Amino acid sequence: MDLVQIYQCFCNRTRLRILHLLGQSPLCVCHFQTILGEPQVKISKHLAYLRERNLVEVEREQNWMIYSLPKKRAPELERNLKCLQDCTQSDRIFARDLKKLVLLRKNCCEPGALFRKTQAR
Amino acid sequence: MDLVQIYQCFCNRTRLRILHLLGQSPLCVCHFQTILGEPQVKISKHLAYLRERNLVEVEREQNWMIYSLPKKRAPELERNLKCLQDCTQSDRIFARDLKKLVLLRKNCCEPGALFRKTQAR
DNA sequence: TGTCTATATTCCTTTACGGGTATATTGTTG
DNA sequence: CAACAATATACCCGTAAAGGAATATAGACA
Repeated sequence: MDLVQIYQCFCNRTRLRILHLLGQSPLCVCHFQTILGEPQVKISKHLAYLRERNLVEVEREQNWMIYSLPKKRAPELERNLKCLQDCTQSDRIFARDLKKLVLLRKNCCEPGALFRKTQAR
Repeated sequence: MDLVQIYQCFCNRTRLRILHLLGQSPLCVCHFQTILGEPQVKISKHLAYLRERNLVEVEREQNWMIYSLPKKRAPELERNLKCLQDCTQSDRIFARDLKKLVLLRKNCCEPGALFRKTQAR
């Protein structure tokens, strides 16, 4: 996996927030919308960008598309995802995203496949 | 220091090679030219890009401009520079750059300020 | 002062990105 | 099959990035 490509995926705030959240659990598009507070198109396009570069994987669950970090990750990717998690610890926005994710977990029961597995860190 | 900005600096191969080399020691523009085999304009412009975003510092030594990683680095930057060094271990191009740097160190005596200090890993 | 060396900057062109609006696709359910 | 929900894609626009060619700058030195 190409290092430059990894950083290209990382170099946009929306994508970075998406990847950060995926470090916690797989999520579907509407959850990203809720948590990030960004329009559907924007989310969807960034997810497509990440998908094309193999930074995320998708799985359909009825009407929902569930995005997750790839099950198998190149060492460079793994390292950088870890580094990202470390770097986001102290950041306001990322922390707020995490909080919102926790709330979602509690209050949201659909789609069923969500929050089954936890990955990365 | 903004994470996104760090990744924006990282997301170009030339800049990544520059940062990787600076992990070893400060260097001047002509050395980057030699090691990377890229034209002066290209190197110079990427260095300007990095300089404007505080990813590198410059110091003049007579006719030479000596670039180095900042003496004081934000934790995010420090982490990512470390991660970069880890990720480049296994890569052909980065390894070749390092070899060339070692050769340069042996055969090059100007400018005098070079190779004094070694930083970051 | 003129010349040389090392480096920076300007100008130009092409291409990729980022975001918005509108529309399409796919699966679900009545 | 129609209507709906979730998501994706097409199209458009403005802007930033990347690279090349030519030119400018700044210090060293004769």
